[in-house]
Amino acid sequence: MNAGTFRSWQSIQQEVLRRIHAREWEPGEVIPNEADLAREFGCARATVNRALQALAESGLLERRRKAGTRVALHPVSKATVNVPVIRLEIEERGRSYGYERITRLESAPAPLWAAAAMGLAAGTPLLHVAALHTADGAPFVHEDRWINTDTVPGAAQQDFRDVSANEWLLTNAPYTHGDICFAAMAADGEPALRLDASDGAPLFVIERTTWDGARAITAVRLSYAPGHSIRTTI
Amino acid sequence: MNAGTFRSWQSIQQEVLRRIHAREWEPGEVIPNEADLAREFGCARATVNRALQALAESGLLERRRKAGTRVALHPVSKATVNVPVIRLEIEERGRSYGYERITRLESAPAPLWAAAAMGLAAGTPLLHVAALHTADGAPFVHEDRWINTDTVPGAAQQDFRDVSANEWLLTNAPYTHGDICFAAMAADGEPALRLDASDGAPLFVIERTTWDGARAITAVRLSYAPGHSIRTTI
DNA sequence: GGCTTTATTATGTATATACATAATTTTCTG
DNA sequence: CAGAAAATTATGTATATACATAATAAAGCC
Repeated sequence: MNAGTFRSWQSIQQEVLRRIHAREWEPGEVIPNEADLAREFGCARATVNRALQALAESGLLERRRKAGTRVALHPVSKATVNVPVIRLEIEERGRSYGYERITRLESAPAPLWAAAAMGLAAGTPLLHVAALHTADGAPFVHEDRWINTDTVPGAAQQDFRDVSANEWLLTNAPYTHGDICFAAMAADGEPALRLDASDGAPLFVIERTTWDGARAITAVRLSYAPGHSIRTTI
Repeated sequence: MNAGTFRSWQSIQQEVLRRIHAREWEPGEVIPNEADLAREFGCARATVNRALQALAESGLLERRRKAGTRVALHPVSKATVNVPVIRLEIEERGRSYGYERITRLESAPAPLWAAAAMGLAAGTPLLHVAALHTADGAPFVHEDRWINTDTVPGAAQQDFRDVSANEWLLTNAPYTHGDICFAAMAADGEPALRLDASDGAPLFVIERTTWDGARAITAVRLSYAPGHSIRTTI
């Protein structure tokens, strides 16, 4: 591999990837330092740095000052799952989106899972909204949402009849961070009914809590219709 | 916000994040260009560039040459799920890891799901390994693996009695990319038995296929014990 | 007006240089 | 020889400059 072949940090990233895959650099092994690689590739150190940083971020390399850069021993593959607004999730599949609010309760005692997720005492009164999102008329996902009106006072004025809480909150209650949990649960009660799922059928469930600093905004359990799965690449 | 407060691209990233969360820059809105921001923050354009690029990669900003940088209209939250070696996944939880190979078949007809995932005809003969990983002696995950020995000839010599296929492949068959799928499935047959799950119990399942270029290496279905979930932050 | 060509502009990236920072290795000291 | 201090080293980052690239806006032309 002669110098001069590489004219962007991406091409250097490619070459480093190739060497890792081809086992020219084995897992756990320290690779040459940036200055040496820069010389070999015929580019500036900053360019090598950019390439190696990107690979470190993706978990393939481990870097420490002075100690150098080594190929990760157990390359933790990071699967990036996109969690879009439900409407877009459906529309992107080329299906027509439908929304139906089921119930809205000004003040209902939070169930254990929601209270725990939001760091509140079980039974704390919260705004509760249940809704169904459909794709081409068929049930797609059941939304079981609990909103902390102390954090988002504006939500109390919304009836969520036309705009889903999912979408309204994203636009009106920006969050600083959130927790997300993927699980499998048995269909039961209201969600089972709305999703046309027989009792006990395995459902793919996403539980998400969003925060504005230290204050919980909302906790939601999204129960997807039977057969739903999420795909991505690593 | 005076100039000079920012002395690293991360601190600029923080400030940009703050403005997005505080709605000083609204979703869909074009933000000032790099040169202006650099002037405002009292730093070089390259520094602003690094900050904005990182935010674009995380999906919060959308950038196009000449058109400028805008706050993403529907900030697709990207949840990054770490998919480590199972042994490490267990050990990181402070539990003791155990492994037991159940069966190994030199040449078995690939089931539909595995064949489809690997782009092969259903029934193509593949090396099949079934195994159970345990945490503190309790069943943790059932591994149902299909290996293409055309792509990984070395696998034919392995009995996978002491080292799991999960771990052996990661060390001996580097992959260029992979597909991953998270789903909920009803417990059934062998996995149900090994996981002490009653028939029909909802199980969290990960299906993964890895590739070396255009050649499929392996397809695996990991059925986790009842109650398992994966968590991350957004 | 509608089409093509030409600026213009914002981002993308490379480079040389300089200094900061963290970790290791060596040297010094009691 | 143990422990502290100093030197070394690799990565982390900032900066000014330069040019590349893509997308848009403007100008020119029929």
